[in-house]
Amino acid sequence: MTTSWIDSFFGLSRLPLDIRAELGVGSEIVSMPIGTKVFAPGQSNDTLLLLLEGTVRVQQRSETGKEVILYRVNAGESCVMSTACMLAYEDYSADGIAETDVKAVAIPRSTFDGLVAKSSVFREFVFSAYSRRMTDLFKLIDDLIFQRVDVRLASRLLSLADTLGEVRATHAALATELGTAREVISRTLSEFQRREWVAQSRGVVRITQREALERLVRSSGGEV
Amino acid sequence: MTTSWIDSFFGLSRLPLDIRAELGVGSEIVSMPIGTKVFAPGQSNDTLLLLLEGTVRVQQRSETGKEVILYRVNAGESCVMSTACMLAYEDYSADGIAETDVKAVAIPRSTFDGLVAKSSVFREFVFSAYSRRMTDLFKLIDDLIFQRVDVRLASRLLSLADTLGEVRATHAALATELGTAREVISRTLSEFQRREWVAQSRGVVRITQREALERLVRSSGGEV
DNA sequence: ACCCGTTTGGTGACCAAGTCACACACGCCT
DNA sequence: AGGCGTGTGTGACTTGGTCACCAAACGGGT
Repeated sequence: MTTSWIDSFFGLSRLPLDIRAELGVGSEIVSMPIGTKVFAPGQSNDTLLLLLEGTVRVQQRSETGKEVILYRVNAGESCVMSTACMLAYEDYSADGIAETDVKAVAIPRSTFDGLVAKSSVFREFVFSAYSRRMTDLFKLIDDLIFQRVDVRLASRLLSLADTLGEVRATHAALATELGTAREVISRTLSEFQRREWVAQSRGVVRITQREALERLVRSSGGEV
Repeated sequence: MTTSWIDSFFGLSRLPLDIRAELGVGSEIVSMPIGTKVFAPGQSNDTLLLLLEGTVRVQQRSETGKEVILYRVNAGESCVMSTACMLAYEDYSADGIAETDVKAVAIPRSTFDGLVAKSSVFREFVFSAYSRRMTDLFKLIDDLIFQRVDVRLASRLLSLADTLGEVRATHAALATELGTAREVISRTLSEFQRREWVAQSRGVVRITQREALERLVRSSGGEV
């Protein structure tokens, strides 16, 4: 079957056979190169995307040109923002960008609507994706208000690090990750470096004492 | 008909007759006194609420006991957070509290599910409510990161003021509104008072120069 | 009316974070 | 080598958040 991808999605594995068939026929697998705008304020996108490979970064740009990263959509997750895009509710400033090359299942509006109508499993999948994003946003708001930037930076470094403990990002990029200023990142990283928790070189932060960073994060009630 | 409330909801007025009937039969009008917990982290609420009268405040409490107001649900709107509650996705810390006496339509899960399956109008209503809340949260995040507190306070005062230009709220309550500290509100209001934009008395802020506050808000790219 | 506990608001000192205006360092290109 | 563009470091300053108080206003009791 062409619908073998369905089992990549936790909430969809329980779909009955007829629905699986409908989903397989009514959808399409698409590939997008890194940097593609998956959805954007103006552009009305008429498909729901289920990510098979890669990640999509959802960020918000403000009038002043500054931006924050709201959350990331990873393989196995769906990009429900684009369904909200379908409804084109008001103007929101969030846009989605392919952070890597991306392979995804595109479900056009008509198929989506039919599946929501017919399948309770699919409904649950969609609604739980929505609440997932909601809780992500709640978490972000909580962090923005209550967490210190050193803790947030430590946490983000840990989650961005590759298997070697390296994070390939400029200070400016990290500032955008956290919605803060580049200078703040520079100063905080200098302090981390002074304590020998990380080593820096142009465009790269290498974690040298993962333990210490984890301790910092945990000490302020965070996970990871 | 007992379903005359349906037309209070913008997105539902186009519902076909049979669906209206099903909605009327399968739902219930409930009243809750001020202060009622409409939904809360632990408590699994199995109904979707459509507000007929009053407002529900949705706020988030953090481990440290501090809290922020995420958004308000007003008459004519639906409280989709509680549908997310239905799915009990992970633990989120947001809870909803009746800010006034509230009259609402309670739609139990089974009715909700049936309507989503049968009616595309109802589906659109639900999804657009979700994206409405999403955009509210986006706006909040934007404000938290990019707006000064004096601007945010001015804006909030304007939207909380009654017809006489009075805001009945303590400094601590206003701090919670904006996710900042009481002292910051006190200082900012003192400054507003010094400029004779507002007058203060215990538990009340009276706007004396609405114009000036509006100018401040607009000068920083805000509306209202 | 008076007392007393609670709520609300005010203040100063201090720390954390964001802003502004630079200067400097590293690659890379011709 | 000289000249970009991009990435990083720094000091001075403003804004916002925290802490530790105090004082004034209020709300019952008796």
